[in-house]
Amino acid sequence: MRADSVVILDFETTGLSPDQGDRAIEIGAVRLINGEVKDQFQALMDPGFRVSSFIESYTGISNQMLSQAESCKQVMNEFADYIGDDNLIAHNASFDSRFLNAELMRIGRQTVGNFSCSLLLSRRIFQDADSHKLGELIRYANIPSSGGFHRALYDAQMTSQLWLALLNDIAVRYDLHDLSFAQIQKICKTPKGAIDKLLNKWAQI
DNA sequence: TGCCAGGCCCTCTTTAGGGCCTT
Repeated sequence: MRADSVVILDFETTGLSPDQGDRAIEIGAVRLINGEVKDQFQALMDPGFRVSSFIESYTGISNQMLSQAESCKQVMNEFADYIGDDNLIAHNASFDSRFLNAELMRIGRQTVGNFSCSLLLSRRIFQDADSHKLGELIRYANIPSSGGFHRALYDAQMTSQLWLALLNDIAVRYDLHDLSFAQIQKICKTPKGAIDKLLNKWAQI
């Protein structure tokens, strides 16, 4: 595993729960190596049934578009190859990890890397943000955006820029650079009120 | 026919409830 290589991913899906029969309909991802976007992955996938009008409207992904897409099995096999053994990041990772695991389980594959969450990290680092929705955080961090949210690749690209902004904020405020993935996961599990103490302690080491 | 999740986090908490976030 390349310690400095992470894949930031985002799923569009037919609903909120794979346990209730919901499936992935699009995957988007970018790979960061040493803090720079090096490559990307995007694919629509046909879940095998019609998606609701709500999902068509919410994502802009129509049933007609999905009818011409490859199957979930084909796409997820390609995506599993793309991920390799890299660590993974998503905004509200508990959601995307559930769909990733469910789709990979269907084809007898699984991930190797660890997952981290830009939502949890932003709640600790951008504590003053009015909202921790992805779009609101992009505005809060003054990240340039065309506003085209709710497509997988675009959301993954925005999440990668948010992730870099969070790491940059930690570097500037605490003079902490090159945090390990394990350290970032530790931050995500630390109560908000204890973040200053933790990061100042690390900065002194 | 009708209904539909789950993890995190705060607080008027911990023998619980409700808001936030994801599609």
